[in-house]
Amino acid sequence: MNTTDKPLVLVVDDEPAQRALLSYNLKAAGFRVSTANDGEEAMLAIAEDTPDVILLDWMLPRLSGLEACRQIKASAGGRQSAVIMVSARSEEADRVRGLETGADDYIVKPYSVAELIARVKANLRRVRPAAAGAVLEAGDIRLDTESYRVTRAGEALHLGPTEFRLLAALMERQGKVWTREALLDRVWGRDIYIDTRTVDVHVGRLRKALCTHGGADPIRTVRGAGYAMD
Amino acid sequence: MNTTDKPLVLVVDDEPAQRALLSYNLKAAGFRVSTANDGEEAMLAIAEDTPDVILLDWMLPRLSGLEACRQIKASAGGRQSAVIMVSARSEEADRVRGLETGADDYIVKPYSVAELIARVKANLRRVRPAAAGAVLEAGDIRLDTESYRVTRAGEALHLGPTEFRLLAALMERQGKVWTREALLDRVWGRDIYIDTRTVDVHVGRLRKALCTHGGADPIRTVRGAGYAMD
DNA sequence: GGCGCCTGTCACCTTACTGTCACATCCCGG
DNA sequence: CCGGGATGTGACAGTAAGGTGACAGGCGCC
Repeated sequence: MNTTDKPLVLVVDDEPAQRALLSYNLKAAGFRVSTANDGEEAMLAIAEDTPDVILLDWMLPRLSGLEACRQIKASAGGRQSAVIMVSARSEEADRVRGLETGADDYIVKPYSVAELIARVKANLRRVRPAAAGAVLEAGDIRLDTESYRVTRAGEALHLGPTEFRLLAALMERQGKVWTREALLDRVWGRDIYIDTRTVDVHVGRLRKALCTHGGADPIRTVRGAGYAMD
Repeated sequence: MNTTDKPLVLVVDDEPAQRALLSYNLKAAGFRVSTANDGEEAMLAIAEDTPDVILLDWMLPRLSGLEACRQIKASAGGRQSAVIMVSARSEEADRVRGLETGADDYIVKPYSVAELIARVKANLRRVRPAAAGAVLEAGDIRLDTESYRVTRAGEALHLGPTEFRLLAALMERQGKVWTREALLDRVWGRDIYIDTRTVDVHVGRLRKALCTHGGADPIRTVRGAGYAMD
């Protein structure tokens, strides 16, 4: 899963015009976009940087959309992405086959751009709750992923980028314990190799920041396991 | 799938030096390691004790890495392992072919040891999530493996890591009598050398913790056999 | 170039946890 | 009622895990 702030959408379509159109609209909606011509290129793109959402055209050369979907869902990275099949066929049978293959959603041409964006966001929320521009809340702490603002009991807090993403991760799954390794993956990124103790340091900094205006420490340390937010 | 605490990594490489190097580093990182010379030995090793992660060299005698990967993924045990292809070839095409064959990840020589370990851990997390069932219940005791929380009659209890795992083991199979040896295996790990009396001590501590807010002792001592939870 | 902010690492400290021992207690066969 | 093996448990020292201040490098911004 990519860990930058903007969600990444992969567009898989063999028509350049269609790719350009989708790219333009998705970028305008604040997403990063990568493109692929066919199923094989798609697998490459996924290995390169795992997208959050994949828009997959039904009709593809070489590797059909259906088969591409199966492979994506069978791969390590692709399993973490939401796959939306895009098709001109409106038949129910195809829809069923698409979903059976592991597609998460289905959208039929012709569609409005608004509908497309809405679908992407909906799936994004499911796959990566914090990235969809949601406001996360936990107790008296509010974190707005769109405006990058964090408040506690109404008081604004200043966090660095890393602390921000760390807090977002913790709040995304309240109560759940994150191991240091999982946090490194989620906050720092999959291909970054960093000492796990660094997580401790950042948790410490985050704690200090969260308590600047008083209030109890909201982060729970689980000895031998990791950290959790309550 | 093996069930001890230490994950098992199978290294498949025809160069003894390479095997030794990988083994050393993986063991240093806390993994158990088995090795295989080629694809056929790999299949044997998998039948012996299913590894959690398989490091598969691209170039192998007799059975190419690609073909070996296909066979592994087609076998009963191998399907449960994450396969990481290790290759000197950096060509994109190979990467695709590797992933198409069912490899879960791909790493290209030369790679740093840190990267290798990180990859192994990342795949391990995916293959073997901490625990299957999130919440265990027995009587008025609740144990949540995701949030690492234990409550009795609603009251939160504080347990150390070992006590937590011990309780989880007992609750996982209510009524079953665990021998001290089995508990040592399950809670402490397979090849850990510890006095069996230590189990008694921890059971005692666990009992005390479970009864802090009153309530009957839920752990039954079976004289001459071990312990069980009712 | 100077400055300040953010980051990752390290070293040191504190604390909780752990494994073992010694001794008390219990259970059961004889 | 007794002896011996099995279990309960308080004490204790060693250790591993986590908290934290310090520091140097990187980076963007004046």
